[in-house]
Amino acid sequence: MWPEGESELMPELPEVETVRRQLEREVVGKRIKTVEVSGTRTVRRQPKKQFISRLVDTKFTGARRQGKFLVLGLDSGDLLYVHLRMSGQLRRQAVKEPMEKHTHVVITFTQHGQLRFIDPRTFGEMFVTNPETIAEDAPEILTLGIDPLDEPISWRTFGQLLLVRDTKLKSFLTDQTVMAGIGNIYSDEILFESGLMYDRSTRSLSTMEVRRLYRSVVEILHDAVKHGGSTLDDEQFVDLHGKTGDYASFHQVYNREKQACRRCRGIITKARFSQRSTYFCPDCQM
DNA sequence: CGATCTACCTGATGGC
DNA sequence: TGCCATCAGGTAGATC
Repeated sequence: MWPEGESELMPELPEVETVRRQLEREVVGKRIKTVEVSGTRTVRRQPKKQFISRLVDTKFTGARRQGKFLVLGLDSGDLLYVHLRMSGQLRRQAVKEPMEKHTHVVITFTQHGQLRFIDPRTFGEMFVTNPETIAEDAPEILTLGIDPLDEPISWRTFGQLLLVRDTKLKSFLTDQTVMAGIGNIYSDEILFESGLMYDRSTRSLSTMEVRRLYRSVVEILHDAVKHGGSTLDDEQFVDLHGKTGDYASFHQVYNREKQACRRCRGIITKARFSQRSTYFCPDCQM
């Protein structure tokens, strides 16, 4: 019998990249006719009216990703930033489809439907900025670290990053100013894959361990993207079309407390680290 | 500099 | 059955 599923959501790089690829196909080239915003949480960095007026009558020109941020280019030169945080979803839906509960932003195109932002916990956000004002509008964008999938680096460069910080490996992996895109799920999976404990010091790694850690970062994220990201038991993460991702079935440790390690048959253990759940195999990781 | 804690928020779940 | 407490976690900001 499987243990009860805990509620998990949290889009990280693979889930955001999954949505980005779909936005490229489904949204780029479309012109915005109207924008509706409800509540005060999703659009909170700028007045709603400004957010809306900068979107209406523009056309989407591209879909990029910076860490966990989605960046939709507009033909006005502005950029629409979206962060899904814990429970945000972007959905492409027909005008006639019923509004789901917690739909906070609805972008209606001149033709063919709507792009909707749904977010029960309202941690997610959207804002419109541009390259000239981004430093004041969203300073955290400028401090994002390298994107481990978009900007491959050598393991030696990765080793330099490890030495710059004096912290524990899990804190290092989830620090968005070092590498952008890794959160609680994928840091645990990466650490298992590389055979390293989450609380090892960044400065304690041997050359071989540095290489193994970097290889695992790239490999795990790449595989997760290939499988459309992770959807856990409560099916919180869905893509632009409402479909779940497959990658959770490949998880080696995350959400597998008290289950057998798939590598050594030891027992997966759950610990508390930085106020968060951390899963690891005490026999495979050191 | 790093570590730790809190706030933000809803929904699911467990105990009584 | 219902009520309350707890937990889930990305990130900013405060504090040590």
